[in-house]
Amino acid sequence: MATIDDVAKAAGVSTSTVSYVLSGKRPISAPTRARVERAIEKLGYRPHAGARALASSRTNVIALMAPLRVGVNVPVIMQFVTGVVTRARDFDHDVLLLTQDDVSGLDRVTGGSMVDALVMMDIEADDPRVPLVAAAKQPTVLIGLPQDPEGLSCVDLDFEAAGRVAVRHLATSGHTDVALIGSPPEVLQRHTSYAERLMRGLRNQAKTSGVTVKVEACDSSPSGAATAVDTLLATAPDITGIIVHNEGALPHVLSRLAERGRVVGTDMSVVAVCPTDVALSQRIPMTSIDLPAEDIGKVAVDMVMTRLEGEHPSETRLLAPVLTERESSAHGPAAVVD
Amino acid sequence: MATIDDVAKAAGVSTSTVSYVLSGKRPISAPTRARVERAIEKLGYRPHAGARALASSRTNVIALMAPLRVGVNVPVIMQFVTGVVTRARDFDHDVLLLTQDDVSGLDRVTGGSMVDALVMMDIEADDPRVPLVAAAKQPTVLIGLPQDPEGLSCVDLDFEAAGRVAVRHLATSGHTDVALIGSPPEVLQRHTSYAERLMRGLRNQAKTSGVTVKVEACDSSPSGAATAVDTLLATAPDITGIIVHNEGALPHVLSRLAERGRVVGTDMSVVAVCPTDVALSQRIPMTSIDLPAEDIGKVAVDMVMTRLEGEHPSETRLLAPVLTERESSAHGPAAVVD
DNA sequence: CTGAAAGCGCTAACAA
DNA sequence: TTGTTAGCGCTTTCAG
Repeated sequence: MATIDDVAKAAGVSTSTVSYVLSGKRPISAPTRARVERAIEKLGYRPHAGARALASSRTNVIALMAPLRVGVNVPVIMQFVTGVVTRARDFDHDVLLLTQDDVSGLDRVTGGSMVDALVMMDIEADDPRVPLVAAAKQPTVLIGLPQDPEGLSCVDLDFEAAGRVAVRHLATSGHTDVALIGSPPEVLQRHTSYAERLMRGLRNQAKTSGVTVKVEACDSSPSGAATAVDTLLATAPDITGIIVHNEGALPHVLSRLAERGRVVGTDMSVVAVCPTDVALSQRIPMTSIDLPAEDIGKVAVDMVMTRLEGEHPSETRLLAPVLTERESSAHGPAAVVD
Repeated sequence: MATIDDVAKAAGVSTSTVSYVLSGKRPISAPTRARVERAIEKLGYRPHAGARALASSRTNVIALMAPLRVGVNVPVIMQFVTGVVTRARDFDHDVLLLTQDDVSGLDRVTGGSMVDALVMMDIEADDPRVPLVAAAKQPTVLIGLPQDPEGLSCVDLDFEAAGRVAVRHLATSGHTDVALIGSPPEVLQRHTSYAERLMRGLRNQAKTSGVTVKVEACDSSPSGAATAVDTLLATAPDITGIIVHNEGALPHVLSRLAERGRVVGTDMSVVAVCPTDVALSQRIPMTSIDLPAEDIGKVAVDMVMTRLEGEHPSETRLLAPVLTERESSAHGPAAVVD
């Protein structure tokens, strides 16, 4: 492999000139630049990442800690990942993939200066990783909210607002008894914060709007969904509106409702909280609150890069929920018909 | 951050001794080792990855080039990724995640010595990345087969054998007319090799076994699956056995068959080619040929590490298909009843 | 069994 | 606008 000295020699300049041509950190005359670039081209020169990292304390790599676990919806995770990877490239960074349960990996990559920054997904209320990143010298952005986000940078959909919006939508279109079919029990047990935040918004708005709300956890399997639907229909037969916050279970919930003779969009309104593509690939186009997973991944990278540029202030950014009406929701029993 | 010199000083030894304690590349007396380890512990010392890479030409990172694209089944992809990441950790390596379409990334990470080796997924018949990895100094293992695997290391399920096994299973249990519901059109258009290899095995065995075989590409959506099923039922009404090689479409195929009045496992035998967990999470436990995605990912890492250790010979490893009978397949019309 | 010291290839003062 | 050079923190000969 050619080194920077080879290039310098070939171009008849000093190594620092080559370095500065590459980094743009000081002005270079056009002819010099041209000669250097030609030499680089001719030799197929690539700066050695390790040498660069050693000299500059910059690796141009960010770590992404993503869950490869049960209970989470894999396609949605991948949307986050896609957002992170593509946006990182925009900043000329690559992505080192760590798994959730490899907590020691955090130490390894931060302590060993393998990365410039971190993005962590699937934050739990009392996440063991959070104290570690607080101690690390690399800036970190969490996708999700821990119990106490003090001094941390976080980004997520505003699930609490999403809960409110969903209930308000149903309430204002005349529904008086609604339900939530939520995350799988494992996710709840881990106190993954989005589930809890959604429920909080839901309940508050229910109180405000004067509607009843029943909550069912729901496994993502067909049978789990069937159980949830059956339970709801049995214990709360007056329900005319369902909010589904579980991408994996969504199709099965719709199937079960159909099997039980409920026509979604007519005698049962369903609002999903999920990525738009998921909402659109159901048997009926779903009224949904978008979970902009890829965007959130991108914002996470933007935030982490801002921190790298020197701006210190850690901030929490909650994206406002957007509800789009489609065919799965309609007026409820209490609707005022013109 | 503490450096190796700090540790050496604290332990009252030379830097090389610390280095050798860490690498184990030369014998160290017990007391010396103990002093060094205590110093490391006390200072919270972590070797600097860049410095190490520069001095040793080893990064302890492997690149994983994975598709983040349409047409592929995301959960299955993630099983491969999981296998790669976990096995890499067994070899004390981390994983840098590259995306398929970032072909320049290949150059960047190999030329820049960011990684020790590469694993590439989702290989197409005439994959543009293949010539590049052949030129790279880092060993590479492909998950999948290119047109010409000469001199390359590859690993995959033996899809051709899988095609044969599937047809043979149906033929020997009395089916005379079978069909394949295969990958989405996009995947076929890219000439992703597994799809073509499966079909080859299928057709050969069909000839040998004297059964007819009809092939339908199939979009992974509910409507795509419905169309495929409907087409099959209309154009080849004698079919009593279906092989499904499309994880995304599988549940919808089963739904459509049910809607069309076919009882899977009784008047229609279905054999799936998919990971076992997918086979087991359908409405009926599926007779299936396992796609051991996580294992394949692990084998890929094993192979790449072997190459790193110095053994040169590139090899292609095709895993033998294993068919497990479950409830979705039964005897066909030509079966000999005892 | 241990130390001394020469790089690995780059960046960023400092000098001109 | 360009060149010189001292490190960055580690590995690995070579010596002892």
